[in-house]
Amino acid sequence: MIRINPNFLAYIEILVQKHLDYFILEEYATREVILKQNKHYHSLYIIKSGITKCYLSDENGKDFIQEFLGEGMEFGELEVFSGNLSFCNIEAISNVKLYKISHKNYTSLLENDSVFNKLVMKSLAAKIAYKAPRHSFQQSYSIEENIIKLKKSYPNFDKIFSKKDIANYLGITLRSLNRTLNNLN
Amino acid sequence: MIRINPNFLAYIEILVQKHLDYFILEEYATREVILKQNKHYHSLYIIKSGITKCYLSDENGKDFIQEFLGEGMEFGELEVFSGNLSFCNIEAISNVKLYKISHKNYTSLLENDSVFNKLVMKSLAAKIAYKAPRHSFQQSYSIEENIIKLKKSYPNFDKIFSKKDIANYLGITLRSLNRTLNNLN
DNA sequence: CTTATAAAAGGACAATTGTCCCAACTAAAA
DNA sequence: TTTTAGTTGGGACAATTGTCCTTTTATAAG
Repeated sequence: MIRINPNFLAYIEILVQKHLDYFILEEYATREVILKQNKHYHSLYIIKSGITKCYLSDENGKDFIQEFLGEGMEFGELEVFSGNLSFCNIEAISNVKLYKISHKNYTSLLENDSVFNKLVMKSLAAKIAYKAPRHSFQQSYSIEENIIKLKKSYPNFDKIFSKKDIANYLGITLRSLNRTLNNLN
Repeated sequence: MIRINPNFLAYIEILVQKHLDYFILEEYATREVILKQNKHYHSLYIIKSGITKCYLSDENGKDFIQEFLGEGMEFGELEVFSGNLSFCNIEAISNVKLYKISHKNYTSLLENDSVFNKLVMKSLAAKIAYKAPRHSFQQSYSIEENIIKLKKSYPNFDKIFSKKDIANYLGITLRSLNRTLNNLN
């Protein structure tokens, strides 16, 4: 549910020392929006600490949460490769510390630091490998089965996240979430 | 619906000439299974021509189709980065020609050919950027809206694919697909 | 030509999930 | 303190989707 990548963060911390002018440490408070959908950015972020949610908003105002991102997760990097606009919103759901790096410097690291290059490949591959089974399971199983699965990996998920966020993560309505949680007691 | 990556294929064709011992051209007939879920492989593939489906099977025998893959799409590459078992099945749904390359030679190209490296990055990023909105839309909208959307990008999708495949792509039952197609006439 | 087997289509009913409400509670703002 | 907005919880009903079954047609195999 909360994605992390400690190996990547560890290497970023090394790079921060090595390239003092590449990274800027920023801090955001709960509920602050860090990236907006359909905008053009020139930097991307790596999470040092805290949790964000990555979600897509549609024209009807519905949000769908892709991932909760924790330490070592990067976001905004896809736009470096695609050249397109950002396709999701990123919002802090706790106090968050981030390393910010420009597309330019990121590209330079990719080209000149093979360790970094490999770690980024891994992080992209991991995002795909995570999304595929999740999509499959969410689509094929009932709400009840999905919640049972959530509970197994995050026994107290309903304490960390708001009900609305959990519903948006599962792609269901708040009403359905409540009903199912009731049936499970 | 059918993912393609002509740029990648074009460069692969160049590499095929350059590294004569790296790539093996293989051919598969409709319905042949090329990769199986949860197995350990030492090679991966790039599609030269034809279409495959990439799907996850669950313990109840349900299949969920992740993507239909056309020319220039690679599969089996995630295992190079993760070191894990394959997590989906790949099956030909037309006659298919593939370039097969070992993990070892693939890694060597990644390390020594920066053009190739960049193209692989792009292909990984594109997979993520495709999956995210699809998951979001499928989860948040009705079957009817999903089928209308399909029809827009693939007006004759019901001629190319079997009804069962379309249902498995949308994560719905065959019955629901038929019913909705009827209502739409 | 027969016989399996798979694909397509849809009826009838049950289960799941969403929509539209209203009410209680909390926390922050005036 | 009062007010406002956000979060939680759930009743009642409607709409959507799935399950189970049967029939027909097409396709491949013997």
